[in-house]
Amino acid sequence: MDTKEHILQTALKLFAEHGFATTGIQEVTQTSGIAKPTLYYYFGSKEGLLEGILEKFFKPLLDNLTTVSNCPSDVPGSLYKFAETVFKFAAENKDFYRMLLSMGFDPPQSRTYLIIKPYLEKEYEIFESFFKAAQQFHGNMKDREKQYALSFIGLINTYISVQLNFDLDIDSSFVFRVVHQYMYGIFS
Amino acid sequence: MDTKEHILQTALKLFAEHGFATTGIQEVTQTSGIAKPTLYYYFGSKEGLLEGILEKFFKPLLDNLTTVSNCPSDVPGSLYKFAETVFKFAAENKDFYRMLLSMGFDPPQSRTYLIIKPYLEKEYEIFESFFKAAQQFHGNMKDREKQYALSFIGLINTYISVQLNFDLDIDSSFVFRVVHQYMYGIFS
DNA sequence: GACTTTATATACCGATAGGTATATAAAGTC
DNA sequence: GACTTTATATACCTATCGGTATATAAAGTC
Repeated sequence: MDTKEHILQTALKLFAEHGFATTGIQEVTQTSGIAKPTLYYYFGSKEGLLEGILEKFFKPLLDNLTTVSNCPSDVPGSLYKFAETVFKFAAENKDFYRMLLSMGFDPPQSRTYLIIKPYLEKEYEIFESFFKAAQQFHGNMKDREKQYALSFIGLINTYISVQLNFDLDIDSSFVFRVVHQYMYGIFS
Repeated sequence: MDTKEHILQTALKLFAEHGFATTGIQEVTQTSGIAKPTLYYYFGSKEGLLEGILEKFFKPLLDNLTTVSNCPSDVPGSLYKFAETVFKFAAENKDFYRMLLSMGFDPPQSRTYLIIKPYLEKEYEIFESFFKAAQQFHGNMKDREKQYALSFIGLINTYISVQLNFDLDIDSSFVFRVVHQYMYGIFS
């Protein structure tokens, strides 16, 4: 049994269920069945534990999104793949995504937000670059890459939030509808 | 000087800046320049303080949204008024809206989420009823009132979140663009 | 003027927060 | 086999948490 990994998974579950701030280190160690210094041996601090979680989960998602982003000539296809990637990731890592959504709306000055900020910015950059590159193939997007990147991430996270809270699952037709709504609005 | 109101405002500011869980009652009373039992005299508990804040700020917003919702024959006009109402409210109550956004993504089982949940549900219902009523005037919406209500609120909150964090201000053309994007997508 | 209600302060409570000093057992290294 | 590194446990630290018992001063009520 990999103790470090076990602690990390236990902590993630508790953070997702009760929130980072309201989950004590004591609760993590007790639930993990280990002693407190063991946790501090591996992660150094409560924030170090959070960084360990982010490093493990967020990096792979960013890598996948980067891969998808390299085809700006096909906007509809790429958006569909983006959405599919994130929906799938969220479904496979529910605890992590729940924690992520929660922290993504923490006060901008809070310690927790400062820790996830670089990851969120990287995610945003991937989408912004994509929409910027897409403009050379899609004339009528008018320098609105910032607006489109933000609202696309926002729309996806809105739907994921609902899915997580009501334990729905997604199929490909759902992903299609979301992307379709994003591209063509509600009147089509 | 209204002591109760003064405590409430101070607490709201601290909750918005540092988060509810990470703001201590001690910090609230110290910043307010009052003693702890005074706070407990007015609000009973930390959660009571939160309820006081919600009661004061969220109710008026819901009232305004209800008023706007009574014209389902004019979808574009109504959506514009909805968006304008929420954007304006957020701009006038930045601390409250920051706190609201943050708590709206707290873990669904957490104490804080359970406290704001009824308010968020009421807000959602207003939009859902609107889209449902709008269908008798707007044929091609296909029983998707849930989807539309969710994504409309989500889109607006996405933009508000950015505005709050980067201290942008909104003008009517911005509101128009957001609603336009929602109705007709990004390709128009 | 006696009595009640409203509002505020001093001083304290047990529980828990995040974190550590110290010891030690096991495992790898020479 | 001596030595170092890795990994874990006991017991403890100080600070702060949310909350309260008690006292009292002012203001309204009769």
